[in-house]
Amino acid sequence: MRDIASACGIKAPSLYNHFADKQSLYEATLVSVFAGHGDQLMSCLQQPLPAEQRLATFIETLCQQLSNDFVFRQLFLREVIEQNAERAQFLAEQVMAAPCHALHDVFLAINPNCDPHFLTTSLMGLTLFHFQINPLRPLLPGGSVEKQQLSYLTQHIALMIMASLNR
Amino acid sequence: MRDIASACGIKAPSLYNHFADKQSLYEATLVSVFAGHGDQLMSCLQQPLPAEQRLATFIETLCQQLSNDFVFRQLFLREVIEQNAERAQFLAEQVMAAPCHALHDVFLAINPNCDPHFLTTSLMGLTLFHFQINPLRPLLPGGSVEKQQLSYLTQHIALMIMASLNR
DNA sequence: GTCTATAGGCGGATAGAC
DNA sequence: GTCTATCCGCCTATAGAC
Repeated sequence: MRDIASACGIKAPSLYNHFADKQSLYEATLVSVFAGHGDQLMSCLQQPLPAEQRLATFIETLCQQLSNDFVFRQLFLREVIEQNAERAQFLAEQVMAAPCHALHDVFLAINPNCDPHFLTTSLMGLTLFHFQINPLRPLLPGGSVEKQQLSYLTQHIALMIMASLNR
Repeated sequence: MRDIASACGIKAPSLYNHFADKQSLYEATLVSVFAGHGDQLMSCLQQPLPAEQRLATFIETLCQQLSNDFVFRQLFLREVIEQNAERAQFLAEQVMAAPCHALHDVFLAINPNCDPHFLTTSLMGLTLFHFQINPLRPLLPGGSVEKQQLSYLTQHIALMIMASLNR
């Protein structure tokens, strides 16, 4: 709370004029960070383009978001680890449901026999993990600086999803 | 420290007769938990079987480990989030390097033109995430109890890796 | 090796002046 | 709305008896 206040140019007790307690401040941050990204992802899927192209821009946008926004990635993973029942339900129903449904429609448009739920969660896992371990990548066997690049990872994740989707 | 001591049937200060401080205890836990799983994964890859079969049993074993051992999964994800440089280097070089190299050999035996590093990190991301979000799955669109099952997830993750490997 | 007692520090939150 | 001063509880770690 002291660090946050300092970043705002005020003292810690002044924060309590804006938020009831630390939890409220955290939850407001969560909503604020996730809402913007969710809206942007939704708009990718609603453009008047072929399903394959909408999927491609969706994956590209998601990769850009997770690559560029450290806070978004860290908050997302933090919630995945903590497994707080109340916040999990809020995130699933109020934040993720809409983009997930839209993404399912795109998956089914490309291949009506696919498993959209599995593909969606796979895409989340792949993107989150690949960008999160980028700092560790050069230390791992076969890792290199090129394989940290946004363009490289975006392309290979997209190919992996497509390979699974068209199977 | 109090909780850990309590679980051992002693009081918190007594822990300091076994570990220098909290950090040492945590690192010893990390080594203990990861070593066992790493050894088991290595042995999967060293059996006298065709590469495809060794890969299949590796994926199956990894899925079992992450599904059954909550502590292993939580510790793994925690380290991925924290990004502590010193511990990351230790994990990459002392724990993950050997199984990764062995897994690379198997991937290359199946398809010499594949990207073993990308496939390896993809497999880590897929398995970690899929089992971690299992509690959340019924709340997500298209999620159901069947899609939480170890056998279902193992099979679909294996198919996804194979589809990408044989592309 | 384990205990009790306690030091020392940190972090969330409140009181009350301005 | 912001500040200073401060409370209170929790946590790691140590001292020293047994």
